Amino acid sequence: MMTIGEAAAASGVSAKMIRHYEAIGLIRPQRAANGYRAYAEADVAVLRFIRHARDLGFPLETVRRLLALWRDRNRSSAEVKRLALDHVAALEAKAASLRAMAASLRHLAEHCHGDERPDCPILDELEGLERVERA
Amino acid sequence: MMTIGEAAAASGVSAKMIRHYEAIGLIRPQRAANGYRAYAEADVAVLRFIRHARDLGFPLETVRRLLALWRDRNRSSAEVKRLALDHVAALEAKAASLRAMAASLRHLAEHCHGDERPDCPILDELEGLERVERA
DNA sequence: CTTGACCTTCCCGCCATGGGAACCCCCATC
DNA sequence: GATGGGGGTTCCCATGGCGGGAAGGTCAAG
Repeated sequence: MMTIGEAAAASGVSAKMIRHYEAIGLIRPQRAANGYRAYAEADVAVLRFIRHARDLGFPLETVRRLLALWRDRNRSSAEVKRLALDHVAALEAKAASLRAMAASLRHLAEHCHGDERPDCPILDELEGLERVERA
Repeated sequence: MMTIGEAAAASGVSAKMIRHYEAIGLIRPQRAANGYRAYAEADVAVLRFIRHARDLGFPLETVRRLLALWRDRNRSSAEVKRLALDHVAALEAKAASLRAMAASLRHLAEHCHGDERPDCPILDELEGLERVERA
């Protein structure tokens, strides 16, 4: 049994977040006589699981479902796969959206002199003049 | 002079957000005798500017600087361009991070049967078994 | 004069995380 | 046995960018 600090060091999850995960019901450590949270190896494994899932960008609500599936020996891998692929789609949609922003902004910036003069197609676009160079 | 609802309709920014932008000092509408906010065309132009900048993913603090540059007739386009290109870099970094997550998760999912059986490399990875198929 | 559509301010929620205050606990050292 | 420091505990606040909603004021049309 370890303290929260030890569990944090062992799992790579900050003590702050470990308490948070407990508050939202992802983990339920025991309590020592002095009131300190007491973590077993299995708890640390859960924390590592959570961290890995977070590293892949899963929202905590999905992490909760993944944890449930992980613990369920009768799970179907199809269900896990569905959660994963849904998340892949969400990630790719978000990435595509960001790349689209980057591309149009980069395009605008390419047409900006970038010198001491005030003329700037970027500001023109933001103002809503619907871009000069499109004409 | 228009009310906040009219300004919202004209600018495409919700009344809620218009008040928020005012609270953080991006816009300063006048007040009518009855206490209602009163927006001129110039205010609506500011709101549209904000919306366009937000559509390109600029954080509000950067929008604030862009607005200042927009209003400054002696601005240098170089400064605008720098803000823009910094933001492009941030967007691309974020997009790359998301795509990396999507790619590794997709890879894991490809090796998941996705049937009624419980075996699942996705869960194995999350557990931290460091992926079987890498061997 | 009521109704309803608008306006006002203020508070709370999301998501995931960090910072910090105020207090308790335990161990080592003097 | 006192003290100090490095834990732990709870609780509140902040981030960013928005939404929901309550409680109340205002105005125009019926």
